[in-house]
Amino acid sequence: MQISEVAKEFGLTTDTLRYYEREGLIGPISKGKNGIRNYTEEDVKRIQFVKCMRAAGLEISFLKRYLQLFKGGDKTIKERREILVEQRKILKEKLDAMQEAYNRLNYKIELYDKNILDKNLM
Amino acid sequence: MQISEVAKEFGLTTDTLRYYEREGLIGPISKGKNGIRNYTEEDVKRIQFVKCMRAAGLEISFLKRYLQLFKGGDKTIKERREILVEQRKILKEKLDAMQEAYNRLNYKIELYDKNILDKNLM
DNA sequence: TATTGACTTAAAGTAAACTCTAAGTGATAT
DNA sequence: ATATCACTTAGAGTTTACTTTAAGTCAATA
Repeated sequence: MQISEVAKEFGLTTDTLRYYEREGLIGPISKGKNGIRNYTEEDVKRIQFVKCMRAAGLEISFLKRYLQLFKGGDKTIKERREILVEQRKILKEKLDAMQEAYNRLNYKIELYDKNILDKNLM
Repeated sequence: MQISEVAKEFGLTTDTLRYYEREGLIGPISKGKNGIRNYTEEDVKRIQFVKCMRAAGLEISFLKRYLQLFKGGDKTIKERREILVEQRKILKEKLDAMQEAYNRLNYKIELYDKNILDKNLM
């Protein structure tokens, strides 16, 4: 699979894909004799994972670390699990904060709908 | 209330509070003859709202716009409602993406716990 | 009285995550 | 054969949201 196809599939730019590779979140992607990247099914699955985690706000540095550990083999399993748990905790906290904001926005919109705006409460 | 007290109450720095004011998300905060800010209950409520929305990732530019509209009075009610609905939609999409990532992390951690790691699926 | 601590300003600096630019290669369509 | 298009690289530039710096005021305490 070529870079533009992968980019299209995931709604990323080719710049972003090369950037992720440069940063070590994915790949290195193997290249043909012309130097053009050829993405395997494996690579695509990884990108899907990265896309999902980035969409949730997980940091590049975490994804980079995770791939490094993965490449380190079985001896890194314990640490990999630990950082997953850590990221899950961070994500949970963000989720809760966002749920709170969502509820608040909902409530505010309801007030607008019912025309019961308190002028003192933006 | 002084800036440091407000900062402490919301876990923000005084720098951030002045920055928010400069950007027009809050205030302008009235100042004593010595030039020192004195935050009213009103101001504090606004900061609470801003804090909540920022924690959910809503952009500074939206919060700024919203305050501007609010200051514009009743004739801005329609537009205010519209941008709230728009932000709610954006927030909902992020929430869903985050929930998906959360579920995925959970599943992955389960696999680690059960020692059934597929070496091909980072 | 001197120094400590909280406050003030404008403006420069930083971090994260892209995004764009410039210069170039190589295959294909006219 | 020449132009177009997708690809390549290294490196510079951009955006968002702060954060720090430098220089200064003012009140209170040792």
